[in-house]
Amino acid sequence: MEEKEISQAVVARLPRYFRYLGELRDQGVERISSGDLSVLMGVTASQIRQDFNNFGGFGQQGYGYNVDYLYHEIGHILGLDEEHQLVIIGAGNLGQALANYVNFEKRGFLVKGVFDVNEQLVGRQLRGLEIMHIDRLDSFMKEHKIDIAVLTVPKEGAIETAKRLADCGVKAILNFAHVDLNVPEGVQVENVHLSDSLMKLSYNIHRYENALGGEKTD
Amino acid sequence: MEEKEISQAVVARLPRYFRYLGELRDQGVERISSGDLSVLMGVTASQIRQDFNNFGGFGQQGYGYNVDYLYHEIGHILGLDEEHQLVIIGAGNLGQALANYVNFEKRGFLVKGVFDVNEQLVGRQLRGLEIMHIDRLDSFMKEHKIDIAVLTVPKEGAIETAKRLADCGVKAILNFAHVDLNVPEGVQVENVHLSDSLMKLSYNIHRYENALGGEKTD
DNA sequence: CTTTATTTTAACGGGTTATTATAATAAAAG
DNA sequence: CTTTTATTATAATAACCCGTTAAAATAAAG
Repeated sequence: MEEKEISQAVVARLPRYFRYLGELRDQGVERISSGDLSVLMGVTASQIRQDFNNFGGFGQQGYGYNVDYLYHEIGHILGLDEEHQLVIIGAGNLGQALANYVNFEKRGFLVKGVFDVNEQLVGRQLRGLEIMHIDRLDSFMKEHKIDIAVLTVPKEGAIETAKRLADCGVKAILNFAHVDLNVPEGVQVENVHLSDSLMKLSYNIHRYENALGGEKTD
Repeated sequence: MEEKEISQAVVARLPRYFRYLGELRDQGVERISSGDLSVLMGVTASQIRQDFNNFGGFGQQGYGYNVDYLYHEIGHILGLDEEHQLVIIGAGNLGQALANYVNFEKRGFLVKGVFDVNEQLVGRQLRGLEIMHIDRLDSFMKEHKIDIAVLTVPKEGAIETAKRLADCGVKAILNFAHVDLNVPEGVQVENVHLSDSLMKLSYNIHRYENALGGEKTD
């Protein structure tokens, strides 16, 4: 029962494998080789085999990988065979949009509570949930077993709120605030910094245009 | 005038440098050493120096880096001294939330148009912009110089829409749809796959919990 | 002249890719 | 129908490369 540490580079690729395998499965594909999958996904076959092998031999020589089996295995590795309870902190535009995002539920990520400081928002209904005042967070967290908090508050209060969430025992934070959270080790954080993404696009647009200008003959 | 290719790993770090330098600047900090910045940001000083050096010597031995100068240099490298014109494709919850997101404008990312297929949404006002029917996309793109498209449509139509955007000459796409777009080379794509992020959190939650269980003495 | 701190160059390591070894499937032959 | 042979494709191992970190050389500040 040895457990070697899986690199985050591999973990980051798992959801994409999961997505492709799900599609293949829906199309009734029973089995697939790393070679065929590599063409489909635009990565090397070597990487695919190496990635899957991190978790044990899911494939069979001469046969390939059983799509349905592999799909469920990866789902299990990702913990998608268990439900996850979420809260959304910040019921502004983004928070509301996420609360209404149906696809999360399909994967077992269930929004159980929505909070905000704004008295104007408190009490409103959002997809069957009443927006609660942030003051009720601590007691709510005591009553419910919440795994993940989605943080969609302005950056000013984000660090403070994240600390509070950590104190309440939340295990992970999906952070949309444009600051680095400082939470105790063991609390997982995923940052979604949209302006960073736009900046990367901006850089790459200019890079590509400049590359065209000074293009070499090949 | 030699241009060596900058790795995307470095590019991905630039927005964070930019953010920290901006904060230091606002606090009136004039200069900073790679060592101090490394402590602040939680990365190695070596990496910081190596990163900045990719773009030429911004610092000075014995002095460090001038915060204001470096801030503007990185802004320039990222192309933030120029305005970028955006369109948002998909005026659902997420599209509306992003259209209302003020912070983009502060960095020079200006939303110029919002589109949707839904006749119910077309005509509504969104932050001074009238939501247009997607049929008007092509003509709109001809009249305006749009750099970036934000794609917030359901995954079913995303690939098709992305192709259309590419044909209209859009240079980059910020993709929120949960599919891989297949656009011609030269069109930059940044994916924001929120469910992937949740899956990574799910994996890391379980990994951490299991690690606690089978902890070794150290 | 000493200290600070970058620049430049070199070493290291992890992740990706390629190769070799192995095993199962599928086909062909007896 | 069984046995043999060729083919397919993973598992395991090795090589490679890029990104990161460290060290040495250099230059400015105090």
